[in-house]
Amino acid sequence: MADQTGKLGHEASDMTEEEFLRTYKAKDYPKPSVAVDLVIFTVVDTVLKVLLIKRKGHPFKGRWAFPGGFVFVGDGFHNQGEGVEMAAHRELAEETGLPLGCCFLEQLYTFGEPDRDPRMRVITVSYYALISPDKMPLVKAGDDASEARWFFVEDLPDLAFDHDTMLQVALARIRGKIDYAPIAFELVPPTFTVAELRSVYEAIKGQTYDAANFQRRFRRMLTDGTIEQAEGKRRGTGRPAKVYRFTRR
Amino acid sequence: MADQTGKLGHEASDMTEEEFLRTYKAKDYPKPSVAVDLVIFTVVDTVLKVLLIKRKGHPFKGRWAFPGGFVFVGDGFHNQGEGVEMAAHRELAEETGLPLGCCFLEQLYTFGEPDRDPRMRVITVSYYALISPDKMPLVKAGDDASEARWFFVEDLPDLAFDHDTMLQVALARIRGKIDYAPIAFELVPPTFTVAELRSVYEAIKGQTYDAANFQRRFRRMLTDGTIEQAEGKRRGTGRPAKVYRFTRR
DNA sequence: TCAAAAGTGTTTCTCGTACACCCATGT
DNA sequence: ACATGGGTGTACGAGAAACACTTTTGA
Repeated sequence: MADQTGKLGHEASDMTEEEFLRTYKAKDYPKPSVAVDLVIFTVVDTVLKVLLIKRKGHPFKGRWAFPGGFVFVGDGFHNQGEGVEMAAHRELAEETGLPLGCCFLEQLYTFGEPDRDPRMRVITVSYYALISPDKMPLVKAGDDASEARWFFVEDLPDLAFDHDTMLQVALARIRGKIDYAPIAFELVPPTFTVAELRSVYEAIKGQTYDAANFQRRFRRMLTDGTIEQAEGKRRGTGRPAKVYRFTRR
Repeated sequence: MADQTGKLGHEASDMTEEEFLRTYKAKDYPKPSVAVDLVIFTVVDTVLKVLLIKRKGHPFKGRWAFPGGFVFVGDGFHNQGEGVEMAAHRELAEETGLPLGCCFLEQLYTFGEPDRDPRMRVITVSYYALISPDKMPLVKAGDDASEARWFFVEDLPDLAFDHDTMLQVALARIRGKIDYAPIAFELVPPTFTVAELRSVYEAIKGQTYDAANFQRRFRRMLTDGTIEQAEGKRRGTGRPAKVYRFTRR
C-alpha cells in the first residue's frame, strides 16, 4: 500500500499516530485518473448481447465503446469520495436507467498500461454486469435515435481504447464462471423454464447443449435445493413447460 | 473510459482529433493515489507461506503487511510513466532481490473503498506471485534482523489495512485456479517428482491427496504432453523417484 | 529384514455425452 | 394426425475416490 518502503512518504517513526495524521498532508506526486468501465451483458432470443455507447468527443470520436466514467474522489483527506464498486453501480444505473444495485455486478480486471488514453494517464477498473431480459424494457437503449445500443457479441464494430481486449476478458470470465457459479440465473426472469436456462448457457458458451442431458443437470440442481419448482406452466408452441425459481442458496 | 458522457471533459465535437489533442490539458479534478500490493506465495516443506514486511511508519506502524508501493505516473501527458503490471514486477524484484520478470505474477483484485488509508484516497491493485523454492535462497527475507519474513499462511499476525481480505481473495484464487491451470509448476523446482508436486497441491488446498490417485492424474499430464520425464532420479529416504519437467504447452 | 516412499491394479461411483423414445399441447 | 418442443430411459466412457498390493531403496 502506501509508503511501506518510506520512499514516497516522509519518515514518521518518532511520532504517535495521532500526531502523524494531524500533520500529514498528501504530497503532490503525480496521480492517475481512475475510471470504471462496464461490460453489460444480456441474453435476448438465445443471443448474447452487450451494451455499447457511441463516443461524442475525442479521442475515438464516433467510435463505439463500453459505458464508463471517472471515480469520484473527494478532496482526498476530509472526504474520500465514493468507492470504485459504488462508482460502477452508479454508472450502471445512469447508463441503463435501472435502480441502483438491482443487477449483478462483478469486478473484472484493471487496465493500467500507459498511453491507453492519449490525453492523460488513466487507469480503468472494468466490471461486468448481467441484466435479465425482464429488466431489458426499462433500459434506455435500443431506439436507434439514442447513442446507446445493444450489439450481438459475435458482430461488434471496432471498439475504442483497449475495449476489444476488455470484451475478451469479460467473455472468458463468464464462459468459465458459468460452469461453477450460478451466474446464469442472473440472465433469466425470476421464474424460468429449463429451455430458457439452457438458451442462456448456449448463448454464453456459443455451443448447443443436448436438451435431455441438460434436464438431468437441472434435476440435480433441483435436488440440491439450488432451484425449486414455481407455480404455473409456461405455454409455448409445444408442450407446456414447468416453471422454476432460483433459491439463492 | 474518460468522458464518454461529456461530464468531465470539455465538449470537443467540432474539433479534429489533432486540434483536440493539441489544445487538451488534463483538468485538475481530484485524483486518487494508485498503489500495487503483492501477495507472494511459496511452498516450503509442504507448507504454504507468504512474505510480509513490517511497517516502519504510520499508519499501522509496526504491523505486518504485504509489500507494495505506488505506481509511477509521469507528468501525465508527455510521459505517462510505468504500467500497473510493470509496477508490480518492479516491486516484486525490489522486495525479493530476484531479477525482474522471473516469477509468475497475476493480477488479483482492485481494492478501491474510501478510507482504506486514513491519509488519503488510495486505490490498490493487488497481485499475487508464486516463487519456486529453488529461488527462495536468493530472497532477502528470512533472517530475523530483516523487516521482511515468510509466514505460514495458517498462522498470520494481524495485518495492516484490508490486507486480511486481500489474503483471502488470493487464497481463493490459487485454490480455485490450481484445479484448471498449471500454476502448481510455478511452486516447484525446474525438475520435480510426483511427490513434490503433490505436496504443493496439499499445501495450497489444505488437504491430503491419495498418492496413488495423484500418480494417475500425473500420468495423464504425461500423455497430454503437459510434462515430460527428465534425466536422473531423486534419492530420498525411500525408493528413488523419477524426475519430471514441465513443458510449457 | 524391516521401514519408508514410489508406483501399479482393481473396483466402485459419479458425471458428461449420445441417442432412442414417450408425453402433452396447438393447429 | 402431426409437428413442436418437454421430458424420461439406457448405454458407454472418463475420471475421482478408496484401498490392497508390489517395487526399490536406506538403515
